[in-house]
Amino acid sequence: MVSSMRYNATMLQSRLFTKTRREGPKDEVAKNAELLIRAGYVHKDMAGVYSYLPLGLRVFKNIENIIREEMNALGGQEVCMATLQSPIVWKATGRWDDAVLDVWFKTTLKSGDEVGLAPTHEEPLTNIMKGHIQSYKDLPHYVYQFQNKFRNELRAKSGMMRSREFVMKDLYSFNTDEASFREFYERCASAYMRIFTRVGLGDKTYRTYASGGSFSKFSDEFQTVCSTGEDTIYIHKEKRVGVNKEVCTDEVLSTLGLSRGELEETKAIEVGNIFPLGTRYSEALGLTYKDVKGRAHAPYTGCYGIGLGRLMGAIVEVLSDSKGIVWPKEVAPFQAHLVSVSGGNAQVDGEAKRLYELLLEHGIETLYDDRDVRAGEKFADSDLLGLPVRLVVSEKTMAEGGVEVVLRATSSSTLVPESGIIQYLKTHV
RNA sequence: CGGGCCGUAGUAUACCGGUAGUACACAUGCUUUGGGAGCAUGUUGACUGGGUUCGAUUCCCAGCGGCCCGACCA
Repeated sequence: MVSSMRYNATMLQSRLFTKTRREGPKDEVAKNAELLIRAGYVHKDMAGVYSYLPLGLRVFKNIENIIREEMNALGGQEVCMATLQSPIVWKATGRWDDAVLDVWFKTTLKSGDEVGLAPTHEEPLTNIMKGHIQSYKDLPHYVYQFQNKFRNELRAKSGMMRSREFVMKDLYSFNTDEASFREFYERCASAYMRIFTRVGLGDKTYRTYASGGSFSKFSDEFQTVCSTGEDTIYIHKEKRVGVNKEVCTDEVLSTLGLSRGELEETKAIEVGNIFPLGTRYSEALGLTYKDVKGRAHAPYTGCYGIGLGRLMGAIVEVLSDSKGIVWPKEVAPFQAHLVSVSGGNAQVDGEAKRLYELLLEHGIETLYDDRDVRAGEKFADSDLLGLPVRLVVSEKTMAEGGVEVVLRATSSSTLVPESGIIQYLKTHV
């Protein structure tokens, strides 16, 4: 990946088409949207609709790849389903009706026939699987995708947190029976925690018991503690579990072996949600398999979602500080921000360029601020962009025989000799 | 969907019933160069449609758009 990115213009800040803004957008209160827009990661097209710009896309792809690795490790097979939806399969499950599923965007073909924009994909995938699952020997299967979802929310809000168009990773599981479904469900829950840990939210994210909506008794949400979150949950810090306020009854608590006294109320962001679906969709759409005796059964299914934009927003919401964004290493658009403070001194620029080449040779993804602007502006932009490590080259650092290494998360600063810089980055960052 | 607030330059804002001001950005020049520099010059603006008025960016109405609270939320 690095070699193909090597000559990408987005790595030279002077060539990056996005600019940072000193001030946040008018009317935008949510910190995630304010910082992501100010720093040029995303562009807001309309309420609840965001486009990803070069830096934002790199973050997005990093998050996507983390999720993809974890889904593949579960045995997931990636697909990409259509967003345009025929009403037929949705009518079969009763979900074409706006009274049942009220977030539909619907339109018509030139012929006059109705189509919808997919708000989720249980129906079309179950329909696809009918052509590929006939026997118990064909199970289990775990199929996932990263695909746009369209939801006609009454009110888009909180920046990236509730939008009308967003990419979701949605996985659907097909098992022969409830026991094997359960086993997978738990493995997936563990994978989700690994994902949230890798994106930097592990400490604050709790597997949370929640309502199952219309089709199952319960579901598990993954809630990231955050004062600006929409949900209210009760968490048990030692046990690392939570209960959504919506379902927090005495009965539920005793089932879970929790008591009110040991729980703490907090606001949180729902960064993921996994659902047992039972045989609801397989039955409605006629997906069956034959057991060893030739009898037909509907597979046990589940669905497992993570909204990527919301996750990106949650990372910003939770980890940023007063100066800007603080990206965890695995999701940062670049590992290093090389800043030359040359004031027009060609020697300094030459040194910075050499260091840039050195970093690239060692596979360290670097954004090089080669712009001819003053130090203060570069530092302010660097703080705002939030790359994990900043490398400063200036007359001062050259006189002292090294490179200044500043960690964004802690502001700690160290002068490291250039000969040791690669080693330092590999061990400290 | 109920309620509230708000639409002025690329961005953020001010004033005003009578030629719309400031900051940043942008352009040119000079100075400056480790925390969003200084001086000079220049470019750029009233969401749309009605109404009231001699005159509306300002007041009124409607539409459109944005944010917030609530409701809603596989």
